[in-house]
Amino acid sequence: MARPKEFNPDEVLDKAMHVFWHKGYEATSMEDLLTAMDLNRGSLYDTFGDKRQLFLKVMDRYCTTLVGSKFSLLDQPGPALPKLRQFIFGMVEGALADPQRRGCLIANTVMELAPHEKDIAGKGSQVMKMGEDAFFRILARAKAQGELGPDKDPRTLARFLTTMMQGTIVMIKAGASADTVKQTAETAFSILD
Amino acid sequence: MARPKEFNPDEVLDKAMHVFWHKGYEATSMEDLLTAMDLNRGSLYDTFGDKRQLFLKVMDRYCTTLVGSKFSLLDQPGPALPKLRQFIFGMVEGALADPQRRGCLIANTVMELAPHEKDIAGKGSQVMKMGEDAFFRILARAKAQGELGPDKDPRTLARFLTTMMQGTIVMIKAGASADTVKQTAETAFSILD
DNA sequence: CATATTATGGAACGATCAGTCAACAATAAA
DNA sequence: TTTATTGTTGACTGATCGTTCCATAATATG
Repeated sequence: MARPKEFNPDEVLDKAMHVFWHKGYEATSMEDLLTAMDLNRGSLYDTFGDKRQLFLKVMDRYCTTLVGSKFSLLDQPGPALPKLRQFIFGMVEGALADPQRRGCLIANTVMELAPHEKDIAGKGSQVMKMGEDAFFRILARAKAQGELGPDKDPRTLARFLTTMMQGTIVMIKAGASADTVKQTAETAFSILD
Repeated sequence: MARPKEFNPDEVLDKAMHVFWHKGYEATSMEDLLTAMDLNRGSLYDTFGDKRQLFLKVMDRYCTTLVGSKFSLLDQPGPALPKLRQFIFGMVEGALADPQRRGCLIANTVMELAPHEKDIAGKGSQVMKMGEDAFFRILARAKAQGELGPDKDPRTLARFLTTMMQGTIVMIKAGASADTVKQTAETAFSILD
C-alpha cells in the first residue's frame, strides 16, 4: 500500500556491491553509494539502514548471487574431481577477467576489517568456512568414488585448497600475470594426484 | 644546528607502523597516529609529510626491520630446504603468535588499497615480487645442491610458495586455528618432496 | 474524493577528517 | 650574548564524513 518504491532494491544493492568491491568498506563514502545507486539519502537509509547494515546486506547478496550459486554446483552428483577443477579454474579465470582486478569481496573484507571490525570481518570468516566445507564434501565424495587416493585426507585438502584460493586472490590483486596465476593454480591442484 | 628533535624518528615510526598494521590505512586517523606516536601535528607533518607519505615510510620500515632481515637469511650458504622450511614456519608461527592476528602489513595493504590506490598498493606488490625472488634463489640453489628433484621448477615453486604464504595470512586473519594453519602449511610444503 | 501510508528529495546537523599556521621555545653558531 | 635556525604546541581551517529530519509527492484504501 501507499507510494511504491521507484527503484528495485536488489538492483541498487548490486550497484552498492560493485562500489564496495572496488574501493573497500572505509574508502567508500555514502556519497559514492548514493551516486552509484542513484538514490537520495532518505530512500537509502529507509531501505537499507546505515552504512554498516548496507554493507552486511551487500555481503549477503554477494554470497547469494556470486558465490553460493557456484559452490552449490559442487554438490551435484557425478565425477567429483573434474567438477572441483572446473570450479577452481572458473573462479581464477573470473577474477582474472575483471579488468579492475577487484579480487573477492569476502577476502577483501576480511583483510581490510580484521581484526579491528570483528563483526563484519567475522561474517566474512563464516563464508570462508562454508567454502571450506563445500570443498570438504566434494573431496570426501571424490575419495568415496575412488577418484582420490585412500591416503588423502579430505579435510586437510579442503583447507589447503581454501588457503590456496585466498592466496590466489591476493596475487591477482597484487597484479600477477594471468599466466603465472593459472600455472600456480595448476601446481596447487596437482597435490590431489 | 638549531633545536634538536625531542623524539627518535625511527621509534615513532614503529609506533605508527603498529597502528596502521592494526587498523589499515583508511581506518587510521591522524589523531590515532598522533596519540600513538605521542607527537604534535607540526612535528609529524614536518618530519614525515602527510598521511600517505608517512604510510609509505612505514611500509619501508616494515620491510627493513621485519621482512628484509628474515628474507636475507635465505641467501646464506648451507642446506637450502631446511632453511626455507624454517623461514616459512617461522613466519607462520610469528603471525599466529600475534594476539591481534594482524597478518602482514604488506598483504593487508595490497588487499585494502588495490585497485583504487594504485601507488601504495603497487609498492606492496613490489615487495611481494622481492619475496618471490628470494624463494626462487633458494629453490634454485636447492636444486643445484641436489636437495630438490630435477623435475621441479624453482620459479613455479617460488610462485606457489608465495601464493600459499599470502593465503595463509588471509586464513590467519580470518581466525583459523593455529593447528589447522600449521597443518595446511605442512601440506603445502610437502609439494617440494 | 478523502485519508492514511509510504517514498522522495534535499537541506541541515554535529562530528571528524587531513592539513596549515603562527606564536613560542630551545639549541647552535657567531 | 646576540642571532639564526629548527622544533614544539595547539588553535584553527575548510572539506567531508555519516546521519537525521521534514516538507512534499505519490499511491492504496475506504
